[in-house]
Amino acid sequence: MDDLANTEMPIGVIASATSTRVLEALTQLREDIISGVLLPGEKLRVQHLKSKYGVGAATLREALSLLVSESLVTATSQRGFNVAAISLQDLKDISETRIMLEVQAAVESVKNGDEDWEVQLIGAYHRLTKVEEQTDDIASDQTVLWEQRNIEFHEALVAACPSRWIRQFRSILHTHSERYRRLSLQTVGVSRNVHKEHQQIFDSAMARDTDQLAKVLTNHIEKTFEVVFKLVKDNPALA
Amino acid sequence: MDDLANTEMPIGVIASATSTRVLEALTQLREDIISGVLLPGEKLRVQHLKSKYGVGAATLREALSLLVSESLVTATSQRGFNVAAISLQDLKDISETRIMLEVQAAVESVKNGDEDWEVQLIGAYHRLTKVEEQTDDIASDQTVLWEQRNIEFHEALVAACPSRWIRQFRSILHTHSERYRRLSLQTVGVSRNVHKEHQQIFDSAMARDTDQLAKVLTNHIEKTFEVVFKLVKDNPALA
DNA sequence: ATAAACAAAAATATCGACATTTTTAATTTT
DNA sequence: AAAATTAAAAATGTCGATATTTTTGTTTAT
Repeated sequence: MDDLANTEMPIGVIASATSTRVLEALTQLREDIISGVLLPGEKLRVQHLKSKYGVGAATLREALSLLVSESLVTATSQRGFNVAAISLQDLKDISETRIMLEVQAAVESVKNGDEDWEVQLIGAYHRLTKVEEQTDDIASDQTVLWEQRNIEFHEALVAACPSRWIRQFRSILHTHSERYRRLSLQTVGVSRNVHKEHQQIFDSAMARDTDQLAKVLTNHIEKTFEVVFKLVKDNPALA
Repeated sequence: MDDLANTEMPIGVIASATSTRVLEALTQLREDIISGVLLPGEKLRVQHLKSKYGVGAATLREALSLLVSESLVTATSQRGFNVAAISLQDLKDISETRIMLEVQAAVESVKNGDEDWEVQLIGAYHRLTKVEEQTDDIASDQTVLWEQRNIEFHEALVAACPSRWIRQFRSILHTHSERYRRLSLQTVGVSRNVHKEHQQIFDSAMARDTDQLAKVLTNHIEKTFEVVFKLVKDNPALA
């Protein structure tokens, strides 16, 4: 009973080798919600969507029900499903709560991370850097790659955090943060130099400097918040 | 845009006036999981349970899928559903994370709570006190009432916390905490004097003494942890 | 003009039946 | 005896059809 790290038992839906219709619909729906194809607050009509995603009603309902776990969908008894709504308050809430959880997760991860964690983090950072150094094509399909690798980097950073619950909650908030970012950038293609921030995070994590890590990570999330907040606020389409 | 409190839009499943079969099954399943009728880690066979809960397969699957939101059930593609497993690490993790979230939520709630919040809290405390003062019947059905009112008290305490996400995560962890407590007490009927702790929490909240509140609330959660941890550890049925 | 009552339309919720996959058990092979 | 193979059983995953409820639009009354 020495080590009480809570690493096993992932929460939520777990994929398997062969895909199921539920999982296919779930994955598509998630992407469509995060990308804004399905708009915030929008009613998710089962009858309509089942033909769009090519599944039966029960299957679609199950996929939607599973998305409630990630708070991307709300289910209201007898009134069906809706895409999770957005608001400026919610964005602020997400950012602040993210700082609390993500800083905690990163610090604990640094404190507990072993050599394998270091290697994984270096790999993730390297892959992210490769994309971020190509500032050429802004609206190219590099964006999709960047999004993937950005998630993987942040995931690798907190991977050694012994608290499964903090990791889980952090992950949900990160996804929502991403949604806001992607919704806000649908028209404009803004790009502050995020790479410098990622570099600072990586450096202080590798140096095991938790105070510095907390500082730059907080700054990173706050900066993201400020940019996205302005964009959401000034975007009439996101009312 | 002065007040950015994130109070609207509850996450998860919302009930309505007339009940649905899904919601009925969901409620029963939740209670059966928390009470230990359905054991931790147990496989939830749809074919078997659908007759037990008197619903169709699709309905039961939907109920189970919705319980994934609360992390009471896990869904594994092509391998069905399981009751969330338990472990000593998990219990420790829950308690520690609960302290972080519950203290934060309570402190923010105290800082933001208005008169109506005070009134609600006083009411919840009063109702809880009435049950806690009757130390006579231990194994009576007062237990069910206490459990309800204990939840309501803690809920009332954090009700004015402006962060919807912290409230949501806190609530999930509280439910899991309750499950461990109830599982551990299935044989023995232990009862430390919890009322004193609740009184301290209530008093410091009403006095708006956030430092004291953080202290006694932390103590409350830690004490609960210690008691339950020992019981779970020494209970062979919970291996 | 506003509100209430009602009918038609749409959408949700639900079930039973069936195809596919996984698990279990028995059999054969090394 | 242990491992691999295969067959039977069980369970998951899926769809289409239908009952129930909510929503929408129209008519009627205040």
